Amino acid sequence: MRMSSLADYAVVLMSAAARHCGGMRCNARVLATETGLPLPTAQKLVSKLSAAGLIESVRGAGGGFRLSRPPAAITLADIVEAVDGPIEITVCAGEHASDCAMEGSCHVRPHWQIVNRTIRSALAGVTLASLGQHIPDPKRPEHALDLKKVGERTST
Amino acid sequence: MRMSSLADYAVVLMSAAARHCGGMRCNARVLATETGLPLPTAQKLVSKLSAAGLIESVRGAGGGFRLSRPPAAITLADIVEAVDGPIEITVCAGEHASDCAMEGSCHVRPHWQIVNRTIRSALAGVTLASLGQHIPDPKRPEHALDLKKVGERTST
DNA sequence: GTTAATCGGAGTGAATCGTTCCGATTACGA
DNA sequence: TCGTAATCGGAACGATTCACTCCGATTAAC
Repeated sequence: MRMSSLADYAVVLMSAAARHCGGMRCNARVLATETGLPLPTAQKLVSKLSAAGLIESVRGAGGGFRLSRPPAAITLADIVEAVDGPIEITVCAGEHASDCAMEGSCHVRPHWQIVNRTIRSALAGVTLASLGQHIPDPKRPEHALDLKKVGERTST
Repeated sequence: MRMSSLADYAVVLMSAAARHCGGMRCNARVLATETGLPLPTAQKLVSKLSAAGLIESVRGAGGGFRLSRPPAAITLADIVEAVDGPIEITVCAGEHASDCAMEGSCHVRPHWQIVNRTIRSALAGVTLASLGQHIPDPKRPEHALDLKKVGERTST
């Protein structure tokens, strides 16, 4: 029950892209430095995100990319699906018919579809814009104030 | 964004156990035949489910196992966690501190925790008892109204 | 005490994932 | 107009995890 690391990195990368180079153009090298990701990994992510239409890339010297939509219109579901493909926790959870032998008589499959839809909604409910807003760690209420200040400082 | 196949099999297995041998004792061989799973796989699942305390196994001739709790008290979250371990879509999504380099300044992590909690709730909302109830395929539009009601019911 | 059937853990093979490298494309400068 | 440099894009490699299978330990029944 874990999403791929690439998808996780992609979210961090897109978050940095939205923060660091909001409207202006930036490249994979800058974001790799910004996020601490290896440059080849950042390049691979940029490729996938570009193929999915989340960013628009410009090749050549002085090239780079920029978000194809405002941060408020890009959700975690978009990013995860761009990197990992459709969100399906099981092969039966997808909308299309599976090749399972017990196709018609399966009691579990409809429930998987509901769960799958709930998960996708949870991911679709978080936008890149909302990633900028700081959320206090519910596990440590006493540190919420300090974390807020740290969050503001590191975001610059 | 996919759960392990073992966890999927485990849900089918537990569903069959709840249906086929509700209160009485049954063994891995019967459930393997019932569900179509290979016997070694069913045995492995039984081991894990037993270790997690979801079923109580009795060894020796004439042995077998039975559910340690009523079907209404066993959720998909219990089964998935028994097989796959804690539900964490990212290494940062867990409650404990991660070894991530950008620990304190990460803007994404709190959101992952919220998403993670939502996913776990979705899995915890479906019990083995509710798996017995039939749910129409949401692919058929004429059943859409039924789906909504079912979704509300399973969320409790 | 013996037998037989079951659970439990260790070992092997395969598939996927993550990483890295190299080529294709394009804009800038001479 | 040509050469150079910097970037994206796809392909190949290695590592890790997963799924599967086999064999031994345990225990009740005869």
